[in-house]
Amino acid sequence: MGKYYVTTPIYYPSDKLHVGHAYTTTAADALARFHKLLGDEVYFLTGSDEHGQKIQRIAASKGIQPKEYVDRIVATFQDLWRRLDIQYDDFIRTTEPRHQRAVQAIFKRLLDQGDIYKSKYEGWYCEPCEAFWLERQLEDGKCPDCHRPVQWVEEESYFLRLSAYQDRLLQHIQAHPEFIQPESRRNEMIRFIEAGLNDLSVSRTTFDWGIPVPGDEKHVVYVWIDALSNYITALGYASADDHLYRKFWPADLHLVGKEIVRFHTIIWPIILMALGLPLPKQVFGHGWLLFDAEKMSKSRGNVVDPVALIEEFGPDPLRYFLLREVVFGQDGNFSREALIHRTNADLANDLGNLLYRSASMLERYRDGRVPAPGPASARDRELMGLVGEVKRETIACMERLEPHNALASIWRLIGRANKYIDEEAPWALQRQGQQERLDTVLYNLVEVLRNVAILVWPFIPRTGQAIWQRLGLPGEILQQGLAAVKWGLYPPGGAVTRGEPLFPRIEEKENQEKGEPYVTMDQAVFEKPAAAAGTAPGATATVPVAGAAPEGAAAPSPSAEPAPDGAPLPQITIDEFARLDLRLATIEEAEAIPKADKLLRLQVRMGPERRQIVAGIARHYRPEELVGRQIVVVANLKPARLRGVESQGMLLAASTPDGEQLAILGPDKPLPAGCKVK
RNA sequence: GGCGGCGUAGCUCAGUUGGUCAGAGCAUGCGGUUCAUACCCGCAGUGUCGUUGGUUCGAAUCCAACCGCCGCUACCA
Repeated sequence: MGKYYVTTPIYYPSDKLHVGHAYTTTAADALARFHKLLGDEVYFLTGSDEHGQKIQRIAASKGIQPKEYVDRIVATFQDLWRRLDIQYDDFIRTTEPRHQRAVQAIFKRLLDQGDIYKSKYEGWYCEPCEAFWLERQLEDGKCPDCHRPVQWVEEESYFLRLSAYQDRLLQHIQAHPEFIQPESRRNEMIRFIEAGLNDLSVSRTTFDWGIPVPGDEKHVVYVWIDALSNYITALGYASADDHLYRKFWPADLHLVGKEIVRFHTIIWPIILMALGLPLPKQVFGHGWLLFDAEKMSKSRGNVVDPVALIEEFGPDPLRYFLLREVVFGQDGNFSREALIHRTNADLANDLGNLLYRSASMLERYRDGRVPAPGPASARDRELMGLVGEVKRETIACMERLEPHNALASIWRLIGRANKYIDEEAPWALQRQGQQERLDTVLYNLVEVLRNVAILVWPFIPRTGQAIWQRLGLPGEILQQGLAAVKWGLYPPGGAVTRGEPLFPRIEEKENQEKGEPYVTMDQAVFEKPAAAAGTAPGATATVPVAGAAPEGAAAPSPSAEPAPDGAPLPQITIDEFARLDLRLATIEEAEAIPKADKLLRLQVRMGPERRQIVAGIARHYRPEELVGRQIVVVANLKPARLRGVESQGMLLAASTPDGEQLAILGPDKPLPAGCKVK
């Protein structure tokens, strides 16, 4: 019996939440509830990360204040959690004064002690290449890539000294194998750190929807310190009342999606080390839910709305599916068919029907009154023993963060009880007048169900409580605790009511669709970190920790680091623009390049000339759909070899900062290939 | 390209340190039962354990190569 502090990421209110968010939060809720049953003092935190340029932009586009916008969206978050029966202890919003004050205190302290320093994001910048270079990397003072002139760029930013803590962090990770889980994520992080950490830009001047940097209000605190620190600011760290902090920190578990493991196992621990605070005991990166693209979306908005699912199926079928179907830590598939199948097979047939048939016999044979049991047979004792065994297994599984296995174990007991009915055949006992044996069997069934109700409650609380009430038991399961999972506690004489089936069977569709390509849902947290991680450009000899600005407002580290998409560039003259030879071209052939997941080889016609161009658009276009299209090509770009394939020019395309969406540019009506673009 | 991992019944996957390890669930087929939501219970499978070579008395389990897939990273004109 101890304390248990579990957190989810704080979600970004740029849009409604999808099933992926519900997955994380449901798992955290199940863990929190389970530890409550264990008798731990539990604190379960979730919340919202509400600052950043993206929010500012969305609000502006709607003509409202950012705060007004996030208030609206966050209300939908909280509504979803209510519908899912998420029992959190606190919901932290980064726009709350309690959080802002604490973040400023944290920032100031790190600044005062030198872990944060003000510097410039500066370097030699090659516009065409959108790349930063170190002095020594330049060739003849020019871009080593394209040999064009570079320019000196600088912008002010605050930096956190990740580099200073790299060794300590590595030692901690190596000394605590449980710190990062699953194992594969841990290994990835170790390798990442070993490659070397760059100091991290932790402020922005390019937008102002954020917490001002104390003493330098041109800057706002960027997402890293703003969002990650919620795990302690919510507990009152650095405030007048920090009793929760003292009681619950360090966290027992930060539950996160695998795409943000890096931020939670590198940046966050280093912030804590710099503050002299203990590190969380464990960061667990669970897998993603993959969606059937075809079923779920017509175009790209493949969002599965959890509210709609809950309205259709109820919270418990969704919770059960999420926790049972997917191996925690690995990716899993979500589909409507699978959800329906799980609900029918496990919930309706096995569990729901067990209650229904048991209650039915009690009503029929004993007027709904639970009789006192007679002497136990060998089979009875086996059933009793299984309760204890399943209880032990369930506890062990939950300690290992394997809710899917915990549920599988509980269902062993349910299955055994169904079989027990068959073996004992109460209807035969009734016919034969074996009343004492019938009493015993009926009592045993009730007793299994009572134990199951408790065991199942952390996962599907509404169902657990419903069974409890059907069995005529008073009070709340929460008050029972796992101590009540023990044979023989049902008081004979109780009144059981059959009622309606717990889970009506859902019509399964005849036409089962084959496995269409699945699309990964981005479990956006902290301003789309998944995309950030994927696109973080590393300078030649450096490895940025999280250099990419998820929302396109990056201030990279002081050394060489390419500019991310969306960063404002210095002005140029019309003459400089005129140096670009942009041409219209017609795609005549297109094919994938082997072993290059993003590259396509295009043969394009530009007037009399035909060229080969390599383009990084394979994730967005199929070769066959490109043939015949007209595109814009930078015709005077120095040729380069990509994956050994020569590219004689560059195709123009627009893409979102996260790289998830990309569109090729072309003329809005056909023109002869080779036309000049200006 | 670098690093890491994975490829086991139709599907999803278990298989510690090599010797009942060839398994579970789902799906399928057959049988039973009637308390029950066409439910529940029983039985039956099928598998060259990715491929090819090694080590060994013996390998799904160790080694090598190859094929395919995935993750991180890089690249992404």
